[in-house]
Amino acid sequence: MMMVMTEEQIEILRHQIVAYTIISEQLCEMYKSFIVQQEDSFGTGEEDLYCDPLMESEAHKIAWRQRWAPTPAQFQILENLFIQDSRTPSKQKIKEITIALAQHGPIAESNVHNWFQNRKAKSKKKKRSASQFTTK
Amino acid sequence: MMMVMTEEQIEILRHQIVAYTIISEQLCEMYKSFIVQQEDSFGTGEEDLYCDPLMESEAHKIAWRQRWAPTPAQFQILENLFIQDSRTPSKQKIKEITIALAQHGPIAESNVHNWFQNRKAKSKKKKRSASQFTTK
DNA sequence: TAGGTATGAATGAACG
DNA sequence: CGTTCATTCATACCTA
Repeated sequence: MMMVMTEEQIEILRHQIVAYTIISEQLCEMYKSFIVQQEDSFGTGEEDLYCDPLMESEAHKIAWRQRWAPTPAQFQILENLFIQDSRTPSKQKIKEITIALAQHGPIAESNVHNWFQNRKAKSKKKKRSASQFTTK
Repeated sequence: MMMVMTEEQIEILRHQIVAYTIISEQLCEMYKSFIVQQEDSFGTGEEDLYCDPLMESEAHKIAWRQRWAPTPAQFQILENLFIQDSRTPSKQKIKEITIALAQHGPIAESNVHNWFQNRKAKSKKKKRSASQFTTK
């Protein structure tokens, strides 16, 4: 993709860059202040563990909270549950599991749900790569 | 300036930030490459020279994807439609929406249908998590 | 510092 | 429609 541009077009591009840069910065500022307000007003519960995957760019960096990760105790319990039954637990089960795991560290129901989903995907992936050896 | 925002609005803001950040970065990239090209003059582009810079760069991004994902422009339009009426549109409506969105990137009617289905599920899920027990 | 891996989370698509 | 699956993304962590 090769292009030829006039000085005028370049100039337009410059203005677009400036405009979007300002917009980005302002949006980031607004977003940050809203997050602060959210924490002030109701900063408890599972939202605390939520971590945004928002991308960072040169000029606009936002400090994000770390994402949830199971403590060793939580991990053992989850692994044991998974070995017993690899299916994703029901909503009620997830509630119970979450309550149990909360004794070993901060956790939310969505964390449990995601963990089982990802754990299942991981075991499937492992199985796939294992069967590749047999027939290549 | 104190404002009260819903989770939903925060979410939209997040996507706007992402969109504008991408736009800014890609505009910068394009600008740099245009500067270079000015010096070694021209090759002939097989593509339209001066379409919307956003569209062009997004189109390239999309070309790499395996599954459909809305471009920032498409996302904004869809979000606006959803806010106006969160019900899944009729087949005829979906046709119209698809045609409109096609101007901002490749898309199929099924994509629109699925998007509305998933969007509704997402908002419901969000509402549920608000009523969860909170033990900080 | 630059790649590679593991994994929590987000989401398009599909199933029942 | 609600739920599940498959894929992708972003970050943390590791290694050279």
